[in-house]
Amino acid sequence: MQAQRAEGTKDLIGREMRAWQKMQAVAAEVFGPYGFDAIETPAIEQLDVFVHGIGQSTDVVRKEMFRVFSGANFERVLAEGTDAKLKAKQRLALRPEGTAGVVRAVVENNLVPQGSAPFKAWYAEAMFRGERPQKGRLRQFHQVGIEWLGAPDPAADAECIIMLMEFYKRLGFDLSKLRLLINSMGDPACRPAYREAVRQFILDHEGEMCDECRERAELNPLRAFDCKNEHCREVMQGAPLMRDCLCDECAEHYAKVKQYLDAAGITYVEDPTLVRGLDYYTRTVFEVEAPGAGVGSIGGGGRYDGLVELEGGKPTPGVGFAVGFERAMLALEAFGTPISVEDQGCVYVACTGADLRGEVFALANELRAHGVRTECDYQGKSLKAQFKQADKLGATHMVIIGEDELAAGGVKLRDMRAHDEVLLSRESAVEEICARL
RNA sequence: GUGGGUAUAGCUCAGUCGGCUAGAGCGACGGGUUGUGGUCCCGUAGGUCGAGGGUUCGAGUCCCUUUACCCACCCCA
Repeated sequence: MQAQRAEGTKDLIGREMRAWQKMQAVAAEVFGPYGFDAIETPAIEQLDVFVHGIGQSTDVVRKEMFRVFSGANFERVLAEGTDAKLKAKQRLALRPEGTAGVVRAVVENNLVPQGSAPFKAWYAEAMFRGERPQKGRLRQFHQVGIEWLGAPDPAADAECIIMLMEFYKRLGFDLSKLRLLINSMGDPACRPAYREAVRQFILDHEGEMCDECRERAELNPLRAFDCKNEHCREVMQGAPLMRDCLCDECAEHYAKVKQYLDAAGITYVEDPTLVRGLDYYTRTVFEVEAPGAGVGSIGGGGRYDGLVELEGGKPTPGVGFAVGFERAMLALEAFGTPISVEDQGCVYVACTGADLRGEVFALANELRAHGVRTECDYQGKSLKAQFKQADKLGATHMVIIGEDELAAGGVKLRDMRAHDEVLLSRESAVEEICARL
């Protein structure tokens, strides 16, 4: 049986790896000016970090999280079943999203002490969810995201969205082809009452809704807005909207966010039914869709003012977003503007016979010491074959070492695009080549 | 977790009603007078037909099992 990768995982090779690296480079360039530094948190956390942070009732926690056990603890769980008493540090999970882990790090390292400036960080990491893979959906996928802790100002919400759209633009998106949806989900002052109102609404229309929505009424009533069942959608059209139930503070916050977005010239669509599937969101939520690309949303985020407390820290506001790497790439391709990952050229050093192999070895090493990407033959190919290989490797220049050249005291340099050849003295060859690249 | 589809050369795929030595295009490699790439011409290599079992004189083709991948639902990035 041939070894095979785990279901829903992918190797990042060649162009795909370069695309991922490019996305990280763009992230550093776009988020840097806003004062964001890169951060990396562990891929495994204590299970409770996600359960408390993301929410017990969310699908992500209920059925999509990969649990992690040491071999010994796994044996215990197999033997004793769910009765196995594991300590908190023995109950681990692979991160299904980035926010909870960063917030945990912020709490644990006290990165937002009282009176300090906000903490700002961006990450580019693999996430893990145990779903059935399909287009734009992997079990291990990658996200670039930011987290901004300690900034209650609605300007922070707006700047997050501005950064997000700038990020898409720098990745090569035509922003007019994207749809930015925003909404406010209220806060602990107004959401519970709203949630209750929606719950009551669903119960009042119980007979007309699908089984799932009836379950949602108790578990997570707001999710009923996401139901794909056409009849449920119709019924939900009559449901109360958060926008009409916001408390004064939330209403003002939301209005300010929109004001800032307008001032920055950001195009957005208000979607009063936009409900993000993670419980920690408060007030502003947003999502970016790539209509027609067939990959759903390619990014989203929002404010999570209660999350730091849920992770055991002092009350600290937070806001952030995440962009899916694989989906963003699929969307760029669907729009006919794939991310540009230009191949890097190289210099190919060839020789006319095996007796000159040592000369190639020496020159190649010298060029590499000067930082020049240098290739040569390792298979004993003919000169003609070396030319063909150089072409495939994308060599912009070729150095030919042969009897004739050595007799004339040097090596030949060929510009592969211009088809020009010049004789260089061996002593000045490296310097000359560097100068001509 | 539920449903549908696919699996034949490195890649994309043909392969009829079960029947000769399983094909094509692209790619790879080599050559096109002894030292020069991309185009062109010629040639060469490469296949446990996903795996296991069954029916049959005979299976890439039919049946069963299994694995993987793709797509959709759910949910999400």
